[in-house]
Amino acid sequence: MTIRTRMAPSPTGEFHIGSMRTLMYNWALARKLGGQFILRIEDTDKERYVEGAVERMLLVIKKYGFDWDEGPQVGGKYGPYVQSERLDIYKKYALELVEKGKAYFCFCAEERLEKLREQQRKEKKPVTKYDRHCLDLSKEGIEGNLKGEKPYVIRMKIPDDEIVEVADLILGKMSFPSNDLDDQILLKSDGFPTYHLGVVVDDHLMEITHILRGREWLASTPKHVLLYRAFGWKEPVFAHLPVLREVDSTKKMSKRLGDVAASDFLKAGYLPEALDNFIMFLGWNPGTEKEVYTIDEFVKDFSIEKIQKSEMSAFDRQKLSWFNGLYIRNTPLGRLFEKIESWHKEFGVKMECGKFGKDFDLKVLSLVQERMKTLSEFNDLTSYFYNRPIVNSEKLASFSGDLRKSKEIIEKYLGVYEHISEDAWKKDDLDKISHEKLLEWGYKPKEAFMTLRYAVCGTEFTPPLFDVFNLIGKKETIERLKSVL
RNA sequence: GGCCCCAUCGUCUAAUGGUUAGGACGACAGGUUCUCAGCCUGUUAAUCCGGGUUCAAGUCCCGGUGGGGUCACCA
Repeated sequence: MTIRTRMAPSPTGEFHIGSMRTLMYNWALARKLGGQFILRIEDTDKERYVEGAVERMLLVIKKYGFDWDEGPQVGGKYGPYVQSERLDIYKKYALELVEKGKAYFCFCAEERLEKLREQQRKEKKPVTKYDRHCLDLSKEGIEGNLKGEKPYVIRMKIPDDEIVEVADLILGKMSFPSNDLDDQILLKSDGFPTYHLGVVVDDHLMEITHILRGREWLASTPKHVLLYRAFGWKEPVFAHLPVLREVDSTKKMSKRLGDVAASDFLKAGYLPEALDNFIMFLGWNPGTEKEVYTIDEFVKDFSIEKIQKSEMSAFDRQKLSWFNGLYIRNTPLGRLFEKIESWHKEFGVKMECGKFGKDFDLKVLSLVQERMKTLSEFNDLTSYFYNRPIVNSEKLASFSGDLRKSKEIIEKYLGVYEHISEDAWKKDDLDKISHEKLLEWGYKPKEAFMTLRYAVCGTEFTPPLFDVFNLIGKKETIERLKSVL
């Protein structure tokens, strides 16, 4: 038997970074075991449908480096892979269950159900459940209602007094009393299936063998198990993954605390490789001290046994930032520059570089590479290489203590630098002579060099000073120093 | 509230019943004789509580406590 896994997102918004983690695990399991990974779109909620969400979802999944063997755009023999195109299938199976006495028509209006729940809550009932008002309708009654085109749903008939055993690969065996389960609606009055019917039918029809999904689905797993049994189908293997949480919160990740959509992180300038490396550890680890992983290495080392049992996994943005810096530093200069260029192009941000040629840009990048945490920082970190900075005299004075002294420092160095030949305008030479003069004039290294740095760059944070001077060139360096005076 | 699940440094986590409870991020300190970043070195800091079982418990059992998930014609 070959392994078949799937990811089944809903186009109700942007694809969440946590969903990407879940997708990654499903994908990796299929890749590792030589099976297939299927992508299925669960668009059964017409109310919450977001225009264009499917296309954006597929795109971002690809950008993170994943593909699918069957699903939208690639097809497959179990299609269609979009639930809204499979409505007749769900209806057929729902009716089959009615036929078998495992489900029933319900004509209750939503207002009645709402009242019922309210009443049950008031009575402090342990669970709110449908009261099976329509369970024993006569055949004639049902037919009359259907003929009169009264809206209906099809409900699952949960068996009484049963203990439903659920085997989870991560959590082990669990049992749920069936009496706590509601007679779940399977087919909605608009003819669409609910999630519960949709997944079970499709996972069966598409021959899914392993279901790795978020922990929030654990509580509805007994319903799914019951459905498999009602149909007489073989159950897949379940594994419920930790959900993602903010570091400072015990609650699920939320937009209010930062980015949550997979695409947001790309936009913020994170590399897919770094993101993948980061999210693979959200609920899994190899049990060794290795933590820098390529996707291929992950596929090799991934196993369900190593997935954590804990409920939640914290999304540590600081660690993500560290990973990203690491990947940026490890990317060869030329490739990194390409990535920076395509990031700017993709997100419509103008690059300030380019006017002095590609060689110059690469030299600039080599100086700031290890300072970059995200691709989006490139402009900010390098603007003074391309444009004259704005120099604030109060700030300029701050490094030596007073403005006159700062100007004196600049004048003196200007006098020295003007006499250095273009040939000798090299990092080491500049460094040597600048230090010699420092001793001669009796300045502290910090006051002199910070003054020069700020005068030329307009910022106090730069790569080593003489690397910068060397790259900017004699003429421009001197002109900048003069203009400050 | 019912049901179900979980519990190790601030964070992510490792540890066939036997280790000085390990690593990484963060923070802090020192070094790299100009800043920032990077790099190197070091420091900090954890088994929720209470009972058992055992020669031996982070690990097994029971009970608390805490946290979470879920109880829709949403997924």
